[in-house]
Amino acid sequence: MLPETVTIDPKQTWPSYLERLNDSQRNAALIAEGPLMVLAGAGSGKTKLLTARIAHLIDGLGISPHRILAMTFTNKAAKEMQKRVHYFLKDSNVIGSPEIGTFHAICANILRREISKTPFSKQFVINDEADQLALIKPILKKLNIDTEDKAFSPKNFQNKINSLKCEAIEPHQFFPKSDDAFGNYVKRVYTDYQTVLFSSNAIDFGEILCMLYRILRDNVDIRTKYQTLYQYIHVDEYQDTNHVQYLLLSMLAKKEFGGHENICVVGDADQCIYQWRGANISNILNFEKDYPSVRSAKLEQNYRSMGNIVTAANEVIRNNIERKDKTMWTSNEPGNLINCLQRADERSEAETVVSEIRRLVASNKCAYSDCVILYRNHFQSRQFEDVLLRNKIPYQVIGTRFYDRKEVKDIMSYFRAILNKDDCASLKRIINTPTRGIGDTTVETIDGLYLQLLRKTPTATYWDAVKEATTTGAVTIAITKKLNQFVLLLERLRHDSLSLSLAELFQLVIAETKYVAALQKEYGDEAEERLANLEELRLLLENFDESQTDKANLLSQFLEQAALVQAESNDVELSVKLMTCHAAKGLEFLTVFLVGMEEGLFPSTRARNEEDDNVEEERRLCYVGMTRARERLYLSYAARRMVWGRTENRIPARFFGEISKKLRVSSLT
DNA sequence: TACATCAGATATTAG
DNA sequence: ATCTGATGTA
Repeated sequence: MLPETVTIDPKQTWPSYLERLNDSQRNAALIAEGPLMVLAGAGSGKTKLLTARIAHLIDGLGISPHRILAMTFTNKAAKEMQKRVHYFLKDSNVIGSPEIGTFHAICANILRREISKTPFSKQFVINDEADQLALIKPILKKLNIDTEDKAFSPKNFQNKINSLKCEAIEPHQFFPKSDDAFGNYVKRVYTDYQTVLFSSNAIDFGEILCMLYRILRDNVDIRTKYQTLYQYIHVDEYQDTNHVQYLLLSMLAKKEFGGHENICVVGDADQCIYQWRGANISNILNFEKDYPSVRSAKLEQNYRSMGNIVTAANEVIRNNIERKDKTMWTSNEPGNLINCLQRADERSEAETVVSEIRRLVASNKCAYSDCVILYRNHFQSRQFEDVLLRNKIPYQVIGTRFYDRKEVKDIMSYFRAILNKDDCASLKRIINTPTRGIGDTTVETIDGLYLQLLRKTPTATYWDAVKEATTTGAVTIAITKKLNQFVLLLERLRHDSLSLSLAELFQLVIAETKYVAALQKEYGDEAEERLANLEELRLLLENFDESQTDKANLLSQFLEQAALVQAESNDVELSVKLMTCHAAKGLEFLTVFLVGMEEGLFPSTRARNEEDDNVEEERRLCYVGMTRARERLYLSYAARRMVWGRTENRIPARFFGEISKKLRVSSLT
């Protein structure tokens, strides 16, 4: 018998999810316990590290997936992470998957589970910005606030309320100076708004986070429950967390609140692009103070991009004053120069980009799906869509809010009002859609009645007010009749909804409201496209009916995901992608076109009149855009552009000049 | 009082 | 593209 020999393998072998990491990535991924902060430059393998860490926790350490939580900012990032974790675990026989999602999706989920601690019933719905405005406007009216005055516009109140929610400040915690007229109005409007919101059995995006924070703060038992459930917490893009998100994470993780401190955050201060919604850079800067036992890792090597791209991005970001000096580096080849394009107008810009895509694909440099067109604002997609369509190139616009289309919103509002009879914003939207003889005056009467009822009983609802209007003689007999018809219609729909699939309910709503006829009457020959949108919605509903295993609360589930998740078509694999720079964060592409790079557009000058210096955030956004590229980066602008109906001369973005000449080329003229 | 229609103003970025 | 405001009509 041969003696047992020990051979030392010079290269230790790792499971697949760890083997493709470099040493510092792997070392970080192997730290399972305790607070961990990873400061990672663009393209340094941040997401790879996170997903590897999660795979290691599950497959390597045998931790139940349900114990693992990962928060992201965008749906796109959440999807990407889910995909990668799945890929790593596909061969293991682990049951279940870790909880990976956006802050809002995860928090809304928990709120549903803890419904008894909320002021809501389980039919509660999520209000978007438009709904929010619909609630705020009548309040301003009631308080006799002169909304003609630009300083007191409904939008201003909305913005202020939302930024208070980012800070987790409730109305009673807000103390404006006595000479601050706007602030004092805000306090009153915010107070009333919350009453209206809660009476509507509805929640807005900011409140999803605030309410959960308060519940965790005030209920030790619930806090303990989630601290125990989520043993391992991960936060992607930590530099973009705002204060209420910070508080939420503290509740779940921090020792002083009973947490386990198994929290892993990754981020890059240079990629902070959400200050406009309250992102607080000090969260990442203070992480070490918050968690003294923290271990940290720095990843500065960029694996993603060719050398010239890395150098150019460094040159740009270096111009930010408020910044810790650091330099990302790469050992990759220099590769192509940065291609800078000037075109006569936006049409020609789009044509150049598209023909370059064709050329690259024709010469096998890359596939359509390797190309992405990044812009500052959604509305810039139109021009490119036009040209792509004419060239029969498959493309997909990410983040076009399908659910924002008027006709889709109308039907969704019916759905919401069917599920949640107290949904003020939806009722207001559909009460005269399609027109049924209930005009603005009547709606204003009901608004007044509603706010009056609310003052007496904070649980009174808009639905109550609608019915009240018909019984108190607040409106004429003719209108009463119409209101009653509306009430009966909704009651019938609600009754029938209980026994119908979503697709059937859709058909019923369309039929009962004669919606198609109304569309055709309103838009004539141009109704086609809108009808197509409705058909797409019907298909989505049909798919949802079939795919959902949990057949209970289908309607509620559908509305929730419609509010929190983008609708995405499935032919994503072969197409050119179009998206905003914000949406591109965390993603990478072989070829990137950064378009519309003009002063005023990108960098945007939208709110650059006072204190905060937006240029630095715009520059970070530019940095994010540039560092998405692996091999080819194009920056383009139009010398003239139609802006609000008039043609304007445009100045190239300052970012061009920040890239040294030797890195730039204009191969296309 | 409500509706149709037209003209004109308005618009970041995410969930 | 969508939301206002003004206007004339039923």
